[in-house]
Order: sequence, then structure tokens, then C-alpha cells
Amino acid sequence: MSRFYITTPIYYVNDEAHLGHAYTTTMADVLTRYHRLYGYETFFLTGTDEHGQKAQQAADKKGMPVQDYVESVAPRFQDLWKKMNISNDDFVRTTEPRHTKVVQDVLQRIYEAGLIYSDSYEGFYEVSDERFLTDKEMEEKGYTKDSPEVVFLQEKNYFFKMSQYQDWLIQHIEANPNFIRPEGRRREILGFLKQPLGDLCISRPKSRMSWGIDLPFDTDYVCYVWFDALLNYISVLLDKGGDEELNKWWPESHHLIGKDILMVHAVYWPTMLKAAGYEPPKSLIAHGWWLIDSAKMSKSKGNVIKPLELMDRYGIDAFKYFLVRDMSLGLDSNFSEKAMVERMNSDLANDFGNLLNRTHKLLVKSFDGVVPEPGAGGELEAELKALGEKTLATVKEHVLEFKLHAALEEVLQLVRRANKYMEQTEPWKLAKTDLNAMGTVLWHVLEIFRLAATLLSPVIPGKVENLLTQLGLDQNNLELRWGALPPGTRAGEAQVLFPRHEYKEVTDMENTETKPEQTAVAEAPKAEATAESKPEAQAAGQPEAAEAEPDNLIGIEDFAKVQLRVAEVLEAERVPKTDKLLRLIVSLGDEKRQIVAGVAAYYEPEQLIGKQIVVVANLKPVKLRGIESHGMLLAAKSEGKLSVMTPLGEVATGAAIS
RNA sequence: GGGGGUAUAGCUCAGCGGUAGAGCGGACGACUCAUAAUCGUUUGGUCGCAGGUUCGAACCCUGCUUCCCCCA
Repeated sequence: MSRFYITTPIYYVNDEAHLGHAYTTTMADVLTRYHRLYGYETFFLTGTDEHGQKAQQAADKKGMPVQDYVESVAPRFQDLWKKMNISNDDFVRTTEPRHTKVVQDVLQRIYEAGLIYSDSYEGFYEVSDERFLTDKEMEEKGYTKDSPEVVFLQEKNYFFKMSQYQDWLIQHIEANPNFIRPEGRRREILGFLKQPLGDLCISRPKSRMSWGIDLPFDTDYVCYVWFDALLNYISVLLDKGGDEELNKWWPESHHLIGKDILMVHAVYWPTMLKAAGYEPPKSLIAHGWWLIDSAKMSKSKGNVIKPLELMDRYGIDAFKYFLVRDMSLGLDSNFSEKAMVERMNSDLANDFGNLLNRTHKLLVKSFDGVVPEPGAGGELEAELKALGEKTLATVKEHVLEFKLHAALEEVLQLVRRANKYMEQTEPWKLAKTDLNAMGTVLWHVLEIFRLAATLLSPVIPGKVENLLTQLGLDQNNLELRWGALPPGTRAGEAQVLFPRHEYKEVTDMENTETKPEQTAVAEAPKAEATAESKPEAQAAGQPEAAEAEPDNLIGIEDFAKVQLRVAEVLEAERVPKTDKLLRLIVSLGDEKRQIVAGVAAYYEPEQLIGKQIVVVANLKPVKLRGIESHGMLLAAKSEGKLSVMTPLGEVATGAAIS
């Protein structure tokens, strides 16, 4: 039996899941489901990377042991994949003994083979980035030896003799054209390997960073996170069944990764495996990024698309369909909600869903919902059969080359052909003249639909289940051959499979329409610096309030509309290219919020971190510089000075203010 | 500074030596079984710029430029 082993990167446990994570995992899932459909034995692995400084820092900030912290956040990814109906076979966490054990075994083995040596290094170390900087980087980042961001360190470390595998690696890449895909990425790596390859530092002294896997030969050190993380791809297999299990899957192993981590997968990883006595994986597939307004998606730009929100609004299957359909392998794609809605409407609602709906109605009206026996059929029907069979073959070709977007387009062509066929034959007219002919038409339309549904089932498994019910079929009817639709089955209730969605573009017009709140909020960056009268004006929603009549007194009920709460600032950073805005992540005790505040001219980000502040909690979210701001902080301003409001004594974060 | 990718219709992309393509969008028409759907017709491009090779270049070569990635 053919096999297929696919992995996603293990995601950093501290990261909040975003579109990129959802995309990679969805692609891996869809590829796995296709291979299953084609009869492959499959293994699909994903997981979380839980070691390293960032997890440690996050735990410290919360004042909890790092292991506890990791336990608390690790389920976030698992829950998301469950919600997204992802069919991974296993979920590995790098803090699990089954993983750490293998990492130590491999380290020990490489060490004993004389492939690890110790050396000392000195230089400036950037704390936030966990790495040493070159002189030039120091200069570029504007650091001096006294900068708080860097410390001068001299330390001994362990190095893996990666350099000695350079020639072997070049040869391997050249001899295996499909090892790195797409082709452009392969050339990139080969270009990189023209320069001498260095050795790889694989240790971190515990004095500096202790959250990691101990080096078995020197317990004063922990293992470098990448070395640790990469081994997940084999640790699960080795733990499960030793070399036998590994040998079963490894020859058919594929790593699906983002282009940003290609270097470690194409250079570190094969050489590590080689040193440990294993073969490189069969292939690396590097995909592009989802760009938003052509900018890289990043937390600091605040343009992080939250997959959960979009899924709730548009449905999981439609969302996955869009992701798979709209990115071509290897290239970056622009994400826009508009493009997504258009894609879902035209492909899924209009072409695919509506085909089922119109056929179902005809079937019920003229055949009491029972799938008719097809007649012999003529040229048109022969053409449909030929197209169906061609589509089966082409889709499989595309899938085996990881070209899922092309595969989906192929299926949609088949669906469009079926809609056209109905216009050509007009079965609603045949209902009055020739029921046999109508039956032949309906059977052919339904057979195309069944075939298309089968070929889409890896992408929209939930909806396919629904549509099978509507047609009175089940999973066994998802056969990959023309003609498998059994006449005589009785259809179930009709339902709209994919509803159409309207996309409302947020235009300037609309912004002005909702003037009372919107205008006020939109000016928040300026306003916050002069925030005194803000809450009242906004909560009341009264433009008049801003005009400040002499006796603009309000009742207690007006004040009660404003929810003021105590928040703790967890993170703060400047919004790039602005001199007034800070982006804050605050805790309200039970939830986290992102707030953009116009206080950068008065406060350094560090001054606010850890402080308790007062925020308006029930303010409508608004985007400032493309960053969502959910709430605003209170500050007093006088004579060009500004002071952020803070409670006089210690109170619980999230406490209500009245 | 070096390496690599990318640039084709309003949008998303395919084509990679032989008369510029698809889907979406726009316009017009047809139909009415259907989710303002579907079907047909149509609109629409000095293929980033400038040179070169060739009988012939979107495609090969050289040099620029845009955006992006990697390395230093």
C-alpha cells in the first residue's frame, strides 16, 4: 500500500493562532484527506513547540511556573484544529517525554560520533531576540555597549559540525529535484550553499535560559530550540515503534512549511538527520504568506486576521475552500475578506450549491425525489462522461504535485459544465413532454454533482456529509469513478448548502453616516491625549454634548452606560511610522484586549508595561492605522503634559469603576 | 553589499520559443427549475522598462526598476 506522511511545523505555543497557522494546517489536512481518498495509508502530524525564552518570559510575567503556563496555553491550537475539523493523527508537544527522550538520544549519539564540540564565543547578545549580534547589526539597531537591550557575554557553547555536510547536501539537492519545492526555493537554497557553511550552535547555557531539554553530556546547558523542535518529525514515530515505524513512514515524508523557515528545514534538518544516521525527508514544500494590503501579516502591524472570527461568520468549510483555492503554491497571496466572499459566492453558492438545489427541486417535483434510471443518452451525455473521467485524472495529477488550487479549479469546471448542460437540455420543459429524457438529464447532472462532491470532500468534508444526506446517499457513494450513482435512492430534505454572503465594503461614506460614535472614535489618537470629555460624549452618542452647553449635566443613568474598568498593561509597543500611537495589550482579568492609545509622545512603552490603568471597556472597536483598538485608556492632559489614570491602591485587574 | 524570487486584462492567476489565456468583475442579451441564480455574447492587455540573440521572444541573454524573501 502506498503511504503518505505529512507534517506541519510545530507552532510556537505562545503564539496566538492566526491565518498562517490555519492555512498550513488546512493544506496538510486537505492533502492528507486526498491521499486517503486515493487509498493511501496516511499519517498527519502537527503539534506545538514549547521550549525557549519566549514561553519562559510569558510565564514569568504571569508569575507562574513555565510548565504550568505552557499547559495552560497549549490547548489553544488543539482546540482550534478540532473546531476546524482537522484530521491529524497525532499532536506532538515538545515538552512530552516521548519527544525529549528522542532529542537526548540523538544528541548523545551525535556527540559520541564526535560531531559535537565545544567552543567559546563572546559578543553582544540581544535579550529580546535571544541571539548574539554582529558589529554591524549593533550599529544598524542603534545600540551601544550601554544599551539596555544588549549585554556583553562570553560563553562556552556546543557546536554541531554542520559544515562537513555541505558538499553532501548540495549533491542531495541537485540529485533530487523534488526535494525542495517550488523550484524557486530550491534555487534559493542552492545559492545559499555556494558560500561556506558554518557549524551550528546547539546549546544555550542554563544561566541564561533554562527552559529546554538538557544536553545529555552537559547538564549545565539546554538544547537550542530549533534542534529540539525539528526532531519532532521523527520523535513521534521513533517513540511509537522505533526504527521500524520510522522506516515505514520516512521514505514518504513531506514537510509543509512557510517560506520563512525554509533555511532551517533545508539546511539544518537534513544535516542533523545525516549525522544521526537517517535519511533526509522526501520533500519540503515551502508555501508563501498571506499578505494583508500587501504587507506581511504581523502582530505589530495589528493586521492579524483571526481565523476563528471568519470561520464563525462564513463557515468552516467555505473558509477552508477559500484558503486552498486562492493561494498558488509558493507565491504570496493577498488576503481580503472581499475576495473571500466573492470566491465563496461564485464557486460554492452560485455554481456548486445552486446546482444541487435546482436539481433537487426538479427531482422532487417530477420523480417524487427518487433518482431515476438514466436512458442511453446521446452525444452530450457521452461528452459529460468523458469530462468526468478526465477531471478525475487531472485532479489526481494536481494533488500529487501539491497543486491544490489547480485541482479545485478543475472540479469547478466540471460543475460549470453541468449547469450549462441543464440550460442545453432544459429538464423543466421535459417534465411536461418526456419524463424519460428528463430522467436521463437529472441522473447525469446528479452524477456530475456526486463526482464533484467526492473530489471536493477533502476540502469541505462537513458540507459533503450534509449534501449526501440531501441526496439520500452516504460516504460509500463517494466513489472515484463515473457512473456510481445508484438509481432508485430517495433524496432527503433540500437545504441551502452554501448561503450567499454580502460583503459590505467599509467606505468613507459609511464612516460618516454613523457619525456620532464613529467620528469621535476615529479621532481617538488625538482625542486621547485630550481625553477629559471623551467618555461622556461617546456614551451619550449625542453630538450636542460635545457642544458643551453651560449646564450640560448628566444623570447617573448616563454615566452608567460607560463601563470603566481597571486593566493591566501586558505588552506595549510603538506603532511603526507614527509618533503618537502605542499599541497595548491589556488584561481585563477575564479577557485580553488590544488598545491603540495616543500617548507615545508622553510615555515609553516600557513605562506602561505592568501598570494598572483605567479603560473604557464598552467602547465600540475601531481601527486606527489598520490596527484594531478595542477600548480606550483614560488620561488627563494639561499644559502639554499628559498623565495616564491609574488606581491609587492595588486592586484586582478587571475591577469595575463606578 | 551578496544571493534568490516576483512583475501578464480592473482583480486573482495560468502560459515559459511559434498568431496573448482562464476565473471573477463590467456591459448586453436569453431563460425561469434554482441561492438577485444559471446560460450566451461581449468588453478588456506596447505580457515592468531598455537593449540583445533568433526567421520568430511574455517566454532565452544583458542592464535597469517594483515588491518580497534569505544571507552578511
